[in-house]
Amino acid sequence: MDQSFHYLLMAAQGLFQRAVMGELSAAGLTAGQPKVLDYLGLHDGSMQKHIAAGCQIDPATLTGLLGRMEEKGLIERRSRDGDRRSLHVYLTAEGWEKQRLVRSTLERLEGEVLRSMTPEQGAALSAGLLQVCLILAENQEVLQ
Amino acid sequence: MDQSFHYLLMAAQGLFQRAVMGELSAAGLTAGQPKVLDYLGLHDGSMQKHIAAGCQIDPATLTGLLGRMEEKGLIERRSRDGDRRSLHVYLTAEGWEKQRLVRSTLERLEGEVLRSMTPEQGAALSAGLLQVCLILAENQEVLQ
DNA sequence: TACAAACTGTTTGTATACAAATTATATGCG
DNA sequence: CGCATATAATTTGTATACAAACAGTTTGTA
Repeated sequence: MDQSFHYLLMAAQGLFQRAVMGELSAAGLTAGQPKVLDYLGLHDGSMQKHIAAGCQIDPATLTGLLGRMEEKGLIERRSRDGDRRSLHVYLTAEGWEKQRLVRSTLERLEGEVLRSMTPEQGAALSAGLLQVCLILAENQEVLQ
Repeated sequence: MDQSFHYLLMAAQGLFQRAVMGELSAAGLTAGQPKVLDYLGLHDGSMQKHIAAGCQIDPATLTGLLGRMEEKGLIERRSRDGDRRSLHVYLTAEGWEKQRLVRSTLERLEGEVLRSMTPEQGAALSAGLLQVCLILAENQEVLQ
């Protein structure tokens, strides 16, 4: 492909994702699980719909993903307050363990990438990506 | 999620992909088809292994994807030279039509994004993404 | 020529991604 | 109160993503 912006974005994200899974699949994690674990590390006890919005996962996808994570003992689903529709998701002890592994792996890989450029370049890259999100989210009412 | 680089990259790519499909699904295209059509627009007659490498699609995934595209009459697979293992992929008339639609959609969306920032910011963003690809490709022997 | 090793594409099985329909529950409004 | 409407999660069906095993072909080398 040429050097079109679309291709660069797709390639960078794909390569990063594969780098992440290259480290985490050995721990038994599958592709969808790291971002949920990372989200729950900051927002333990969230409702499924908030996890879906925060991780940009479709609620229908999240149902199966959380089901597998519950089977493996990484999370628990409990209904909490008066609303019997909603489910709140909590990390188990093993879930917290994996969450720390995910966090440290992400930080290490991000560091590796950012160390390969100047702080100014890194800041410009992050700012540009944020701008892309803001522009496209306008038309899609996403990005909480 | 916080503003971590990993999250920004994932969110930007996801939003862009959804913006693309928001325009192209009405034309009957599914998620994997635009990048293949765009690639073939530049490299008609490529072998499947080159399409897989150029589009960063797993060969096993490409088998099914091209099968569906062939059923819908967008492409043809023919074996060409002496090697009876390889298959070369060609756009049909309808395939070229969809390719033009994909190209114009991508150019319009990229333009929309890039017009929301200064040329310098756009160039810094693209350069940053390329640098991410180069660093991560080293460890993965990808990105032809 | 014989044959091991490499190569191209496919199959199989599991895990997402997502649209559309469904279930159970909650809320607003007359 | 009674009921239409909205909401949270799930189910169903199709389309990727990818690892692992496989089939047919080609190549290098003795």
